Amino acid sequence: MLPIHEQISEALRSRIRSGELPVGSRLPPESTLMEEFGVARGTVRRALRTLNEQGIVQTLQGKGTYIRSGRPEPSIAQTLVGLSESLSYSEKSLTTTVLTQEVVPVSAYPEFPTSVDPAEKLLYLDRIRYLDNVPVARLRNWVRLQLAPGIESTDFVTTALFTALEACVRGRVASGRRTFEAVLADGDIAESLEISTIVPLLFLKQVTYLDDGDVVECSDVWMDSQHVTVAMNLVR
Amino acid sequence: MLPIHEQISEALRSRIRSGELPVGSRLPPESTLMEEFGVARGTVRRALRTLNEQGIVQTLQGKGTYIRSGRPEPSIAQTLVGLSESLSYSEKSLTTTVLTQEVVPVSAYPEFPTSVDPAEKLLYLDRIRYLDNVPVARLRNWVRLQLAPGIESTDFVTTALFTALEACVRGRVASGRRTFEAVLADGDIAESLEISTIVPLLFLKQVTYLDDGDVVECSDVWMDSQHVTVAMNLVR
DNA sequence: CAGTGGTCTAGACCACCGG
DNA sequence: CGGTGGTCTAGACCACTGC
Repeated sequence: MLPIHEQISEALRSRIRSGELPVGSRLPPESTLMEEFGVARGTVRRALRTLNEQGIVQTLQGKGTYIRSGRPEPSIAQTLVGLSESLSYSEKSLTTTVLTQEVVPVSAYPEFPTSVDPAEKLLYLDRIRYLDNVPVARLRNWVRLQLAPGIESTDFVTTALFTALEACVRGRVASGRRTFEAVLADGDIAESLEISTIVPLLFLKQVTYLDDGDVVECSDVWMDSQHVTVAMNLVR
Repeated sequence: MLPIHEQISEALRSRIRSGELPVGSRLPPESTLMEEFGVARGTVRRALRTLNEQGIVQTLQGKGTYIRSGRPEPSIAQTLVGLSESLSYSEKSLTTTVLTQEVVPVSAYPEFPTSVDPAEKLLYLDRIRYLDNVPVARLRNWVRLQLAPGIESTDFVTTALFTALEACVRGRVASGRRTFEAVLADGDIAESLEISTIVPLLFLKQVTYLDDGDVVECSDVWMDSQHVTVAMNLVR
């Protein structure tokens, strides 16, 4: 049983998908939606907030709520997905090499959030991603085995980390936080991406949370922005 | 006169910045904040929603609202805001130097989307942004004067481009698309940011759209990621 | 169990938009 | 001006958390 506001936002999404509410047109005003769904205004507004956050509609004060045009292009930076999930929208072939896959103590990754018991074990993954056999990204991941038991025996050549995570984790993979920096490659990274150490790289640092707020995974990713573009769609 | 919920979120941000509410600690429960600020619960929740969206706190059902780790980084990447709008959440002072402000033909910026009449005029802006007098970003913007008449006479030392845009534009500033790359600074950029040409920079390219889909502005921004971090919050 | 946030109601007043 | 969304109140009940 979903909350009422989610049922309403899904009902409206469905009408938009079907074309019953065409792109560019105005949604019924909140007062009408209140009557139609038999709810209070706050509930209608909660549903419209979701659609605004998803970029499906746009609400303008004094005017109304309008259906936005077109599907936004896939972008790495919008929702929490793994790198392979976002790269797979391109037409190029995606392959992975696993350099290291081993169980290590939490202390092996000093930046892991301090709230974690130092006696816990992590799965450490070190991989290279190729697009059409050109190396484009070096990925290092640390996963808490306590929260994703069994993930250490996954074959990461054929399975994406995110897929494995969602299969092994008890709760739900819910949110994340990414930061971007520009860095120069050190020798090891440069060699694996087949570039020189004076090529600037996009460096992405990520922390992934379960729905209860527990940190389940940390990543360091270096990307060659000559080959991989980080793009995002924004709404006002 | 700001809405009450914004005053509350700013008050809480200020307490977090000052260290009165330390990182990792729990905010007072909503009931306490209601009493303290003398408002209804909905208003407190509206303020906390803003802080969650900005990545400053994280709210967990049944547990409370917690202050997230790390300095409150400008979350430049979540919604469409100008650079100053995102940087102004940090505790540092933000200043701007205008290097160039002039009206140029569309042909001056060859990358401007092709749909624009080449006879149109653009406002060309070239600026440097400082945080606590340290140069952190170099910004070049091209704005279609036809869509934002009068913007060319704005004083951009005191006014942010986004503020001026929203004041001059007929429609609404509605959406945008940003891409990130890592680049090395060329001589001019390096000099303005007081760095050497082998320091890697985050290079942000942006196109801004009005609600009717017209391109109103293009930007090229170089940021020194040693001083400005691009952070974003993601949901599954 | 008490405390917390998530949802929902039924009102109110205001600011903005268009004709 | 009427219609729209933005803000705000004062309640209510529920689900989840931790003890």
